[in-house]
Amino acid sequence: MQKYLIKDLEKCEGQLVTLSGWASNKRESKGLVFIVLRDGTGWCQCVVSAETVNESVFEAARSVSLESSLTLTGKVVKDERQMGGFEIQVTDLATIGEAVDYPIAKKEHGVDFLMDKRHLWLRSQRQWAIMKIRNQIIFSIHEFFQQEGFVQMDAPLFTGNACEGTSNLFETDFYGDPAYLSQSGQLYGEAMAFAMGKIYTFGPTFRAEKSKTRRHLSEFWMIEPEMMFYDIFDNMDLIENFLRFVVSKVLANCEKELALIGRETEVLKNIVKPFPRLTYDEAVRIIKGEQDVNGKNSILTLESDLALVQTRIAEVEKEIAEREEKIKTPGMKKGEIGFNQAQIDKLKHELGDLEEQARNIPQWLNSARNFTYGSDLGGSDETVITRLFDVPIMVYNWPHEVKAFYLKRDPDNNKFARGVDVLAPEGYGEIVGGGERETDVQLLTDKINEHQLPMEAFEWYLDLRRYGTVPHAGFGLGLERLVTWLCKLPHVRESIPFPRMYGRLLP
RNA sequence: UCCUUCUUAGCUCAGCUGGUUAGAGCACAUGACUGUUAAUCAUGGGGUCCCUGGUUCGAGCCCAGGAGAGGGAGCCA
Repeated sequence: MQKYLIKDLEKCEGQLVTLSGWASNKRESKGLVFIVLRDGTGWCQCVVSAETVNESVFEAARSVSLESSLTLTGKVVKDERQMGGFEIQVTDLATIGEAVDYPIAKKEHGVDFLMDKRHLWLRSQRQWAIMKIRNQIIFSIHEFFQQEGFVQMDAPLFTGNACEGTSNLFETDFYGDPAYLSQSGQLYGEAMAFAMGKIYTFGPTFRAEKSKTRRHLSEFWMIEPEMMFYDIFDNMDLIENFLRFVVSKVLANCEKELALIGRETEVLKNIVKPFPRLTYDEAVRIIKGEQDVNGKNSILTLESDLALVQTRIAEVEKEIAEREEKIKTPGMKKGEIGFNQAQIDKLKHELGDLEEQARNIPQWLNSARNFTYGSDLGGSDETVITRLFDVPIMVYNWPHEVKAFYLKRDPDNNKFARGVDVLAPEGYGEIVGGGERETDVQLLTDKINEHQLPMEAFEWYLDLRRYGTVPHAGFGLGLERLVTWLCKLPHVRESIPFPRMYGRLLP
């Protein structure tokens, strides 16, 4: 018999089909077994009735354990109550591989446990949806650059030179010499762009930062376009068009997946609006609360956020106390106790998060109030400023001391470098860093010395300026940060199949 | 590197001021139930209370050191 996929069932109403997959859930009563089958393309409830199948098939259905693989045949019937709108009335069923004691249960788990079981966690609906969205984003990135005439290039992963200092590099042994895992393909991208005009790299990057925060990975995927004859403003135009393109494709093609993870799409639909472009000076004034945005003040907004958190803490504490009291009342049904217990667990988790926020926000307020002009924006500063906007913002013209050596000095004011950071809304912070590149050999040489980088490693890079230099610009986008924001995930670790981060090398 | 919260059954968590034999729900096993959506109900097997040392008549609880995890700062995409 011809094999079918769950995503195609709507075309098969009334037909007899054979499906293969895994049992993601099972419920049973006397003469009925409900198996929720997943096959990678979707989920579908399959009903096995003792009246319509023979005894051995019914016994096989009854003994199916969670995540056992199986093949079944049945009739496709419309049923509005089901996810996908259809169910299968099974006529035949056989187990392929039995799963004994599948560790991920049908309830909430802690992060550490789930990360240890990442290879199995990927099978769950939420993780599946995130990976589908990640796939769409990757595809759309290639689609955009290819249709804009960019040439994709692969930069080396072993490098002898550190482009932004050595402190965050993973050192490896390269035939007896030290080599570093790439932190950025940008310098090589520039060289390639002098040959091709417009290029983009798409590859892994490694940063040995001992960071344990919701936005850091030790291994992540970066997209780095580099364009000849572009200045910083052309660069910002491109970034804006690019992000708009990717977001619109995700909205158009991942409606189901976004709904599955509960991502409301209002903010994503805003992305058609122009992205505000702020200079560093303006951004600092906004962070310090000296300048309002659409009537919103950063400090006041943060203070009211803190007040909201504290109100919510009081509410949650009250509800927990009430439910705990309720459980104690005699004669309560076991099911009702269980329900209340589950609610209490959930509320306690929320309380933990809220208390964490209540600890963090005062620190952020402090950091925003006392922001010293001339320093880089910290993670909390980014959160503070992006909360005031409903679209990504671009901050450009940074004090040259805090930015990389290769950024071009602003010709109108040499205190500034022509770098640009794109900060995502909803508190997600930096997703893109880029800028116009320095073209002057002498200025570059000075900067390399200033950063105490080994000159001999950069001779080839200086050659790009010696032989026909032109204005050019580019940027780097962190794929996982984009996925995390578009899916509104609480942490980057869910945005990549197998995250590598401080303290996490398995599985 | 620093600050902060945490570690009790396979999982998620209770465990009061240090005091008898450490509990619940889920999962698992057996049984009941013909439409369930984390199904429900009954029964019952399951413990190195993270590790090491200390205080005490007595430690899951107190103290010291260590390990691991969550969140944040710095740094970054």
